[in-house]
Order: sequence, then structure tokens, then C-alpha cells
Amino acid sequence: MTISKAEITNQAILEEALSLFSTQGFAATTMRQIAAKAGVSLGSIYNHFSSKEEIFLAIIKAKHPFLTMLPALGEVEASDLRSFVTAATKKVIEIYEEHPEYVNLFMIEVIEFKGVHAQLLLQKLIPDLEGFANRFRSYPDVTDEMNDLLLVRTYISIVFGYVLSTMLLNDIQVKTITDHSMEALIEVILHGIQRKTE
Amino acid sequence: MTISKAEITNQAILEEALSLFSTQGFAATTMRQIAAKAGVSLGSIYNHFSSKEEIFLAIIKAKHPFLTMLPALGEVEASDLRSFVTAATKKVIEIYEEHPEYVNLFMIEVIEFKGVHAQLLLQKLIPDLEGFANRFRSYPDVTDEMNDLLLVRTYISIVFGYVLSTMLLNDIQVKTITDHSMEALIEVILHGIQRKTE
DNA sequence: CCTACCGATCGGTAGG
DNA sequence: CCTACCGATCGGTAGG
Repeated sequence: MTISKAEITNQAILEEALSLFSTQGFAATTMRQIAAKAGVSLGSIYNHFSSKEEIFLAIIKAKHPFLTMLPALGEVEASDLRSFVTAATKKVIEIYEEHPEYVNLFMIEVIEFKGVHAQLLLQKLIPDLEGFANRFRSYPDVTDEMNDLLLVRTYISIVFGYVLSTMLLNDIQVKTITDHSMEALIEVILHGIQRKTE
Repeated sequence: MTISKAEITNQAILEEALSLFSTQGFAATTMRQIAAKAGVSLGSIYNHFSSKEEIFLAIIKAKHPFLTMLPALGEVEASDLRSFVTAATKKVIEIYEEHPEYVNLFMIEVIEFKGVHAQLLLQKLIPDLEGFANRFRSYPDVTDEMNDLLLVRTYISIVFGYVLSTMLLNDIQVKTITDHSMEALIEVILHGIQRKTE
């Protein structure tokens, strides 16, 4: 169970590469930057990975948002729909607040690799999406107007849009746009923006 | 009012650069690619723009999603909240279905330029956001649980998340995830995912 | 694992 | 004298 020196170097390369890719993009990140930050020479990297793209792929396979989000959602426990949506949404937002670089990684893959890995991952994860849908279905008051995948797709895309906008707004300070925004989002997911007129 | 040859070339450079940037990213796009697609020599580009970045900036200033979306939203007319949300959402989705490159441009700017231009634009557009909020407020049955900017921010981030997920799902064919998805989104925005239990 | 170096290509500019 | 543009090449850097 000892960790070899090669393995340590391997992890250092992946970690620093993720940091650089997520802040600069794939093409703008150089192998020399990765080498410098990982504390190895340029040539040495190629003893661990055959190319820059292979480093990116290794990171995608370990850290893509689809992968890091779904298991977390699987763990959420709640006794009613409101608690479930609240807990699940908080969980997802928590993950991306802790790891905004995963969101950037996702966007970079969509642009610079045409989203091929995101699409492959999504194909593989459809069973997990069904599992998440079943969680929704276990609450009797969830809407019956959408099929399972559509419900999950709509939920995830709403939360993801929120996460992205938060990352953007975090830097400009317009407090009124970000204050209580998660609570507002959860209310909209549960009840929409139209008041009951009864 | 004649259009000079310089102006035609200028527009050709901007158009082709947008196409290349949006599909490859900024760093991965070369001045030679832009020159070739625009039908001018590499050297000629520099009679129009002093650098690759200046081309990108000119495109951002003309085509950023924030700029192309808000005026369109301003035009929407509707007699009740449901019609307004339906029309506004359709309008936004229409724009991005016609111009997915604007969405890519936005993501590229966020990654490769740290979102500085998006943030500057957002600051400038806050009055327009207020205007859009007032459109919501003109309907008596809109929720009163959010302030103006928060309401608009929540609405826009939801629609944007949907647009992004559609771009991703368009390529893989899991029909059940995309069928009637816009109708589903509008229902969720209006009423949420919780059924009325009356 | 490093130093030195390759074929090629990068963004940008020279003179005419 | 101006504009728009060319062929050739600059100093540096890319992935390997």
C-alpha cells in the first residue's frame, strides 16, 4: 500500500493541469506550465502521459461534473419533496462552490472538444439519471406532466444555469442579485414564479 | 452611404473570426485561419485590427449574449403572465437556436478572459434588467417573494441553463430528454415541479 | 527523470 | 499621395 514516487508525480501533474486548464482553457495551457507547476521537467511529463490531450482526458474521466454530481445526488435522503429538492440543490451547489474548476472543465470540453466526452458520459449515465428520477417519483406530489428523463434534465439544467450565473456574479458586486438567490431558486423549482391566486 | 471595400473586409474578418472562435476557442484559432476564411492575406488583417485580441473584443462588443438577448426581451408583448413567460422564453431560445455561436462566445470569454467583459456588460445592463423586471411586475400574479434583480437573474439563469443543455443534447439522440422540453421548462418556471394538492 | 533540441507553426511586421 | 494588400520573414514558442 505504499504510494510510489511515480504515482505522486502523476497526481501532481493531473492536479496542476486541472488548475491550469480550468483557468486558461486547453489550447492556451502549455506543457511547460504544467511541468513547472508540477515540479518536473517538460520531458518528464511524457513518461507519465503521451500527450497534452491524454492529460486532459484523464482529468475529464475523473472530474467531469456529470460524474461528480450524480453520486452526490444519489446520497440525498429526505422525507418529502421540498426537503428532497432543498437537500439535492444545496448538495449540487455546494460541490461546485467547492470546485468551480469542474464547471470550467466542462465548458472547456464543450468548446474545445465539441462536447464529445460530455455526450459519451451522458449516454453512460442514463441509468443513473433514471435512478435520480425514481427519487423524485417517490414523492406523490411531484408533477406527473413530464417523463422521468425530462424531469431530471429540466431539474439539472436549471441548477446548472444557476451555478454558472453565480460564478459570473460572484465577482461583480451587485448584492441584490445574489442575496437569498438559492432560496429563490428552490422556491421557483418547487412552485414557479406564478402566485396561487386562491 | 456607399459601403467601402475596407468596411466589407472588416465585416468578413469579424464574421469568420466569430465562427472560428466559437467552434475552437480563442487560443486555438490562428490568424491564418481567420485570414483564409475571410479571403484576405494574413498581413492584410493587421490593416483592420491590430491584434487577435482586438478582433475578439470587437466581436464581444457586438454579439455578446447579454446584448443580443435583452433588447429581444424588451419587445415581447403579452396580456398575462403565462403568455409573457411563454413568449419571452421562446424568443430567447429562438435567438440561441439561430445563433448558438453567441453562447459559445460567452463561454469562451468566461474561460479565456476570466469573464471580465461579461461582468462589465452586466454592470452596464443593470438598468435594462430593471426594465425587464418591470415587465414581470406588470402582471399581478407574479411572485412577490423576490426583488426585481433576483427575479430576473433567476429567470435568465434558468433559461440559459436550458439553452446550454439543449445544445449538448441535440447531438446525442435520447429523444425522450428533448421532446416537449421547452413546454416543460415553461411549466416549471410558472408552477414548479410540485403539484397542487387540492 | 533532465538537458538539449527537432520540425512546425505561432502572432505579428518588414519593405515595396 | 492614399488604400488595401502582397511575399517573405521577424523573434519566440508550440508539442513532442
